[in-house]
Amino acid sequence: MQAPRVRFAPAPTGYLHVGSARSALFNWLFARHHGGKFILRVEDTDESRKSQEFIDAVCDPLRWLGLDWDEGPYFQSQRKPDHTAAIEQLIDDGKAYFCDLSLADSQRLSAEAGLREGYHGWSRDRNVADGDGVVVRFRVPDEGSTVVDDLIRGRVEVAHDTIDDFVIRRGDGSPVFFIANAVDDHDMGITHVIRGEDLLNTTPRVMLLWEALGYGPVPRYAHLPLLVNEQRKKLSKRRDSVALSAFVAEGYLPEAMLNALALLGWGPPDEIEIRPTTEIVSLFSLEAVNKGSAYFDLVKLKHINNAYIKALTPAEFVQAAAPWLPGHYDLEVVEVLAPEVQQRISTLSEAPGWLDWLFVDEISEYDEKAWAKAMTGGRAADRVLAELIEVLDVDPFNDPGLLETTVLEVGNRLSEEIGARVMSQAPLRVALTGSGAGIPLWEAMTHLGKERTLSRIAAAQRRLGV
RNA sequence: GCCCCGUUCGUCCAGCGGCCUAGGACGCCGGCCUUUCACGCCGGUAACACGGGUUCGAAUCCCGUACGGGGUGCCA
Repeated sequence: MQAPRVRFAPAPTGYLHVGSARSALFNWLFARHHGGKFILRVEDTDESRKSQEFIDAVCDPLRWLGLDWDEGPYFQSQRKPDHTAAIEQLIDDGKAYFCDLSLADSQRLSAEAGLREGYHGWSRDRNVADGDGVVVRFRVPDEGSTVVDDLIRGRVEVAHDTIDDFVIRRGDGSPVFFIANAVDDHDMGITHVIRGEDLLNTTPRVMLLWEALGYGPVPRYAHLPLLVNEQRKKLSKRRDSVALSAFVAEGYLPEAMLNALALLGWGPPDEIEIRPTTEIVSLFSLEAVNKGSAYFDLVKLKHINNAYIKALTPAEFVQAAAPWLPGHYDLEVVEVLAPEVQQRISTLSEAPGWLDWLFVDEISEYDEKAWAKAMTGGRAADRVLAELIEVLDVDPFNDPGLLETTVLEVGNRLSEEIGARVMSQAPLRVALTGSGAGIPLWEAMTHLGKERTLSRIAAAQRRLGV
């Protein structure tokens, strides 16, 4: 294949949607796989939003994902003269015409003519003069059909009599995206148009314009299955939390996000799902993309993110998690304990939840269920605490193995004395962390220090009412 | 209404006429490991929407039905 040129052409809506990100990704994968070019083009045809803020809202998430573009961003709004010229060419060639009818006019005419609802070329021969509020419509051929030879869907044929003469220039003179699309794709030498299935219906219109403008062979088209929500509806901003920035903020790793997104609508032939981006690039193929829509499952995303987090070295983890760690945390301690945290979190934002007890002066809140189980309802918890406060008064307080055996011995000794199993770790954990679950204590205790360890046991004794 | 697209375990993916008594992953359930929670390991659960046809043979091809989705005259 000749080096392809593909483009990602988002509307500047002020954020990047996961569905859009997936489209961008598939374009990028295709370009990288074939050694082609990936072009970014912002489709701001209505000229209302092209502030830096809107541009960043699209570019930043793409950069974060690692989807580097080779050209652009181009702005459709800046190409308006070319679009206008194309519209004029079509008018001159008799392939487009002016129309000044309102929707109500059109509906009335359809009703009077006994035709289905829709615009039936009413102004084709009315010789309407151009003017304020007058639109330009494309004259769709009455006969025949247009065939989209889709790389994913195969042959899709749409009869021309189901396509009404559509508007290509608004009443205010601005070009509509169909025409901008055709002109830009042509001028930019786009060879493959890869986008969501929601645009499949508009493709014949763009193809018709392409042909009318004498552009020659159309690009290859590939319409990706839609990403849907639990209700199987197209993901929407209002209903679903879909901004990529939200995933960034929660602490998903870009490689994990990319990996997860690549698995929606596509799967590697060898069934190995979690793998480096370079492998995804080399295995990717548009022909292997499926047709059915996909639900973006957060649970699986978390699993994938956890896998990537676990694969980080401690130093890498600290660096990645730093934005979510309060400033008073000792990052050297975090790095030592990193592996224990990494295996327990699925997003980086969860990291403080496992570490916070290490960096506060005292426990202000205890998990009541854990307290009830280990303390109030724990066997001989009062005696365990009393013994621990004695035996843990050791120097130096820096040997995890020694701390472990020391603590467990307390439980074992009391077990023998009482004749029933006494757990010493459970009360200690609750006393130190306020929780019944957490990372292993021994190493962490050496960083908590003897002083805080003993004072927390004492605090627990007071709370127990001993 | 009309046009277009789709339909394999709850979810994502594999399967592109015989290798399928349908495979992998997530989830879920059970077990092992473990004096916490996890990780890890082992096992289990669960699907070809339905009906015709083509064929020696269909999850794979064709037709229809059902269901779902997308589009539908100045959003992109």
